[in-house]
Amino acid sequence: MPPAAAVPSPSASPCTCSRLRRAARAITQLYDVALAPTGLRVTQLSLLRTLQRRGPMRIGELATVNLLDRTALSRNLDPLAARKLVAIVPGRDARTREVTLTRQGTAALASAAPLWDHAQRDVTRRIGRSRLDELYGVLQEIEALHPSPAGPIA
Amino acid sequence: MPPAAAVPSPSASPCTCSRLRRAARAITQLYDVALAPTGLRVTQLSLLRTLQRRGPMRIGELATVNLLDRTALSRNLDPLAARKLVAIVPGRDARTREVTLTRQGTAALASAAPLWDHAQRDVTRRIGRSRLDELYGVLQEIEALHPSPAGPIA
DNA sequence: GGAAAACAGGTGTATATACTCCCAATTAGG
DNA sequence: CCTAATTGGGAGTATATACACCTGTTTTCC
Repeated sequence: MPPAAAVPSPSASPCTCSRLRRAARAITQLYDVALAPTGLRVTQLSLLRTLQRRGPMRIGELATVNLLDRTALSRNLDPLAARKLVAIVPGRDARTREVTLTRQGTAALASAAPLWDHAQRDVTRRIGRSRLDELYGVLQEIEALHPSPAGPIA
Repeated sequence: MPPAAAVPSPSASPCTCSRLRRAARAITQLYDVALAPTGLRVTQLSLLRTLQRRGPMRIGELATVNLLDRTALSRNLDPLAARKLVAIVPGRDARTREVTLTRQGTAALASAAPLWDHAQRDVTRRIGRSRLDELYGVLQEIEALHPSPAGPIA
């Protein structure tokens, strides 16, 4: 055999963005595997949780809170609406539509909670609480790099 | 003033994965805006760079190096192949296909380089070199969480 | 040397994400 | 009040990402 069919190591790219994306891919796998029994992805769980924490919201509002493009969010809701985990009803302003967590959505959250918790604990154990806290700080600064109209929140 | 129709702030989710994804979305925007004149996305630039650094590679190899699913990578190559920035030719082993950077690909890299550099400098300036270096350390550990067969590289 | 295992890739499908363009409803200005 | 600007959202399109399943090729191993 020639010197090495060795496992190619991820070449350290100097690009902050690529590194972040790579790490995001990796950790998404971990959470999605953990959540698989619920049929929820971590992205979906995240949306349901926002609704639980903050109550019914308009589409655009939910998008802003999650730093997601409005149209992207709209599409992310499709599978959740299809499974009736959220309901989308017209708001008082005839332009708007309100997203609400349904009873099934709440139930799905409840059943996903321990699985999420397990994954989160696993990550915390393996990375370490303090390093994670540092990480969160930097990530928040990075979010502020988003060229969105929202800008820094006074 | 009533409490606030204020700009909804991104609610701090306790989920490491969601936070990483959010930050990745935000910073991706920054790089993609910077690279827009070249018609390259940061994801595409990243692939071209890997090819430049490491030379022609098989599909699966390029996927592994980038911690990307093989089929995802395969599809990511489509727009690059369509623009003839990469060429995909059969390898010696009749099962394999080799991806190579074309002359146009090299040219595209050259024209994107200063734009990427500007974005990267901007990020470095705003976040700070030392914090970025810390970040890279944690991100690397997070990559190791990937439930891939590659596992830790001895 | 032939059959089973291992390997490299592709296709179908589903979700995630963002941009551009478009429409309807509301609000601002006069 | 009426028009123009603003706002909320949808549809079309393109890329990014992964899984399950399938096909063809090479290796292994007897």
